[in-house]
Amino acid sequence: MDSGLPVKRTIADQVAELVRQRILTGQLKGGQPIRQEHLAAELGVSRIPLREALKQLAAEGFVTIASHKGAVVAELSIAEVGELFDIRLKLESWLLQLAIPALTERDLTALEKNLEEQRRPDILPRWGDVNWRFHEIMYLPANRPITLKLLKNIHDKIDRYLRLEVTMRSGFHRALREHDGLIAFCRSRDVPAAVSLLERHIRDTARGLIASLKVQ
Amino acid sequence: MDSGLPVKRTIADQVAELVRQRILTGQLKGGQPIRQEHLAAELGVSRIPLREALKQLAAEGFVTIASHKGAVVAELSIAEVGELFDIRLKLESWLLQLAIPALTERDLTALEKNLEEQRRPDILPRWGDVNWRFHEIMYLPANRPITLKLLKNIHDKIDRYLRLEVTMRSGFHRALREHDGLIAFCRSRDVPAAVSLLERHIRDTARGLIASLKVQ
DNA sequence: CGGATGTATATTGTATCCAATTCCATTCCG
DNA sequence: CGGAATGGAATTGGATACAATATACATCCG
Repeated sequence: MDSGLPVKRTIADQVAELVRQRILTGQLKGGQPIRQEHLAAELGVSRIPLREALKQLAAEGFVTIASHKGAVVAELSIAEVGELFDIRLKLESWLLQLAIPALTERDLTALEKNLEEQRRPDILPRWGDVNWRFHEIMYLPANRPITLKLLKNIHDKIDRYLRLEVTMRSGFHRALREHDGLIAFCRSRDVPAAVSLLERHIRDTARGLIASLKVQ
Repeated sequence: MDSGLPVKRTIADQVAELVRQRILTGQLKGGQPIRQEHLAAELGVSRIPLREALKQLAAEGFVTIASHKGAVVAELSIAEVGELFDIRLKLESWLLQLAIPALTERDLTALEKNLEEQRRPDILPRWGDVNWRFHEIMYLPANRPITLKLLKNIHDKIDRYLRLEVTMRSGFHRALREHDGLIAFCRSRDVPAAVSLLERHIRDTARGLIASLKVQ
């Protein structure tokens, strides 16, 4: 029930997880340098597991490491954000198409339960997680774990920007409406309509985010 | 001309590159454990950069690290290989579609030059590289660097299995013919035909590889 | 024979030291 | 005065030694 994750986790893994979370939540902002000694002292660990964690995060694309200059929190250009949304578009519409015939009643009620949570007034700080979970529930029956993990990584990279967007306010209710529509099409097993709506959903989100990035 | 790679590379990066190559070329086989002390001594480095390299390779999916048990060269199940081919199918056909209108005469001659190299009798040990380079030249004009890097990673993971397949012999000439046809459709800017052929090309490769994996 | 125990081995983590590189301010010189 | 050279200071990268921890395997005993 723990999704196969190792029970005993090394310090390096815990540090990687923690730093990743700090980046996702904006505690560590893009472009910000990460001082090994300082962060290691703050976390109460030595530099070696921290350096291993940074190597891992670099491979995942959350930080960039320049030799002898250190790690800095990665920043995405507008073009890169757009590209990530394009990848989402291609892979998620494919997963949804595969998943719909395999969706169970349990999945559909889980989606509705998730949607209720999205409507709660204090959702904003947890929006990234809950929103991803919604998409994940839809795609899980497609039984494509590698693709799903890849998409999770992309969502994580994007959500950091989505999180602090003013667009959230305006795009928020639109997202809720589209999620609602997705559930309806999933329930009626209308693959073309669901895929079409999902593609519009992703494109809308991309357009809103990129527009707000450009004005800054 | 060095594609922006850092000139000064750390030992950890060099070790990661070397171990990755050993995995790709089959010098390190799937399931084989990697003993830190032994490998570090063999390479003449300490364990610290080696461990950082392994963390990076783990994040890239080339090894799996189990806590206190060590790193082992990752193995792909048949289902996982199939899934990777599916991702290739979706993303590469999209990139090709974007790239064809932007292909220059220089690109097309580069493709032909690459195809000549594919026809050389001593190509087999370099097939993985040359084959990827062929696809890369086609997709570069699409100007989607993140997607391209992602696909390169997938190619690397797959090529390890392709390399040692008996199918190579039978699938080899088919691949050459399909590459030839792709150049022709690219030259005539026939997007639907090119994409259709590329999809068949990827599906054929997948089918051949998976069939040969199953008999083992 | 089966389970508990102990031991060897490998990984993980810490501490310490040193080398290499980058950054930055100061100095030197035309 | 302006720009190049220089010389620390700070930081990262790497090595070594050692302690802690977990696993695997053999052994012992009831």
